Amino acid sequence: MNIAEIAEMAGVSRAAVSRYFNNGYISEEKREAIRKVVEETGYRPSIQAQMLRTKKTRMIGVIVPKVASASIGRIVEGILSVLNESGYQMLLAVTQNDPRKELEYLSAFHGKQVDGVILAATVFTPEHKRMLKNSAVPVVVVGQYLAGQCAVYHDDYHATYELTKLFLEKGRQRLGFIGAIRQDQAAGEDRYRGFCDAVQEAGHGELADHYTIAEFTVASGYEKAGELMKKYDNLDGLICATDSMALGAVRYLRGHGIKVPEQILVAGHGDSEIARMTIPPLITVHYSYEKSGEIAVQMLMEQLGRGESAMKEVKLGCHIVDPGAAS
Amino acid sequence: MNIAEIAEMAGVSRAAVSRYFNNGYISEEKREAIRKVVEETGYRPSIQAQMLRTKKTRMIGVIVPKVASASIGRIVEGILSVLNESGYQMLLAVTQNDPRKELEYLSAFHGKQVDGVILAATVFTPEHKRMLKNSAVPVVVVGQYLAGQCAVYHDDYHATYELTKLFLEKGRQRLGFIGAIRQDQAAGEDRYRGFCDAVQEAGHGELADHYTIAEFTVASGYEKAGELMKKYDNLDGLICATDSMALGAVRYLRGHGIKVPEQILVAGHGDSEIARMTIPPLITVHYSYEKSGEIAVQMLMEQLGRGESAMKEVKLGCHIVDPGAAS
DNA sequence: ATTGGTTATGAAATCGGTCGCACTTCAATA
DNA sequence: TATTGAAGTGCGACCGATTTCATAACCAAT
Repeated sequence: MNIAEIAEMAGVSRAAVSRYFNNGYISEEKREAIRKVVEETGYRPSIQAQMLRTKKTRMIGVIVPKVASASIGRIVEGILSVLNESGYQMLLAVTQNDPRKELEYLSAFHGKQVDGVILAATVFTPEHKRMLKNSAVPVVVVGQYLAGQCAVYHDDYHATYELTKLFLEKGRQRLGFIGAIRQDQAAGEDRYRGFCDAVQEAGHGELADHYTIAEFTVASGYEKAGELMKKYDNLDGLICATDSMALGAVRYLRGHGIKVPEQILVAGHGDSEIARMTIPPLITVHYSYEKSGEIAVQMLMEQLGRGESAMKEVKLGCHIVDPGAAS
Repeated sequence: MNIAEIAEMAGVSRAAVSRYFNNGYISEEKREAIRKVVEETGYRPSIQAQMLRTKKTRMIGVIVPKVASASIGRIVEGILSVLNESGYQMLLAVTQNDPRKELEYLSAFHGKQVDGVILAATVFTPEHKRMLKNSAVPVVVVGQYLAGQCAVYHDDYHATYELTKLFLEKGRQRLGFIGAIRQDQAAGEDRYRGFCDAVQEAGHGELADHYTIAEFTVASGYEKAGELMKKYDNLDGLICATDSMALGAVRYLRGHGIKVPEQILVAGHGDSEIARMTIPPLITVHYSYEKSGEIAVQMLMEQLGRGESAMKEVKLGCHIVDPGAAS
């Protein structure tokens, strides 16, 4: 079934059939004749042929480090919800945190395979930036700020800053911090800086040293909490860069006879389901992950429509979730 | 940059350039000449044109109910890991548990947009089956058995059967069960049947009534545990169809002064990260989600290669994870 | 009567590849 | 020496749509 056969069956030209599907000029009679034939045959225009001819794929590429993760999963769902309203499809690539794969997919995608790209990376190398600069298709970065690029991200700095101030207000004076690698701009660098600045302002600059780096897992949080406790045994508050780390920390502390939150108050980031698993639930920071995915798509769509996007960056606010505050 | 320009620059025919990229006969000199031009220009064949001509898209469509879920996320990662080894791309569609969307995507995909489809549905309607029957492209169902279809799934029945027997062996005599909707073949029907048969064989058929249905959330598990406890107040064991439900149940029980696991032993299914969150960790069942994704792709690839697949169904075993067994 | 704008139409070019086919060359086999 | 066949080559058709263009019909305004 191709357009020529349909045209012949309906007694019109191929162009007329094309117009039928693309809202071109067409008389009522022909429209009806074509409609009938299309219905009978179940004909659908070949997407591949359309892509070739129009040079639009109606697909966007999404590159993420992993997908079996609460935060990224939610970003992807946000992306998809807006995307298929617009009749676009999503080509998903997972890099497993391998920067080489990231570049590989980026180049594959911007070789006109898709109309646009959404990139959720963690660490940006100069190579990344170069590639983004001369990309043939628009790219939106999600999850962190990147100079000169369209990006949607959260205000990680202020989130952790406020969280730390909250701890201080609650009278916790001896804070510790379990962070992510500093190359990770959002989860690593910004959150730690928020912590540092808050303790600094409160006149407790020395607390910035109560700091260690963990991976994004419960096990790593457990281990690093142990290391931190051995070094600084009189902590009364612990802020972690992610909920998983925080969970691991709680397990370590309780496993070693330390009362949480009475002796040590613990907080994470992410407002994930697991943050609500402890009793009482963790203090955490809520991120609008779905929203950031949705906005990323909107920015992309704007660029696909007109040449330029009105928004170049969108910074989303976070809010602290403190289950104890209700009581 | 198209193949004709490259051919001209290299002083060869278009066909030669095509052969260069597709390992056809080509002399060493021409190969070198083309290689040079390709390198200089950075030329890459148009994927759209290739698709149109060869009628192969090198994409497979994946339809899932949601993506921000531990189990499905892991299936998707399994799929992707095998997929891009084979140089295929993944088109991801999320249905949000809407059977209408499921059919919509199925029809969009099998309208030759992709070379194959992997479908992770929950509930199969007759409409689904009809659509699968006359699909233009091969489909592999993942997560549940479906007569006459290529499928990869877990042995849910025996998993819950064994789990229930374990509870009985541990001396738990008054069991309850929180299940999923029965239309969900794997998580709903099979797991409940495993429970029923196990208690039946143990001469406790009446326990099959200690049964209620919850949704796939912690909140629903919490609520339904409450309902169950009010109806049957002397339970000493509770088996839940998923870890989320089990977590909710634990929270309810502990929130009402019931000791877990001393008074009531609780188990879930899924071996998810959250199952390890409670102290002590939940009893749960390990599913090889990544593996099922990988196998689904392999089955698809076999069908894409030769016409038929050797494997028509693959049933994966599960094993019980009992953290208490170590002590 | 002429001009001009809008609607309607199909022939033909185009997008950028692959593939069937016919042809040549040259070494191996009978 | 004749025959085979594998390697190497390019022409031209083809995949299935969209889009330009030339043309025509129709109606209103000059």
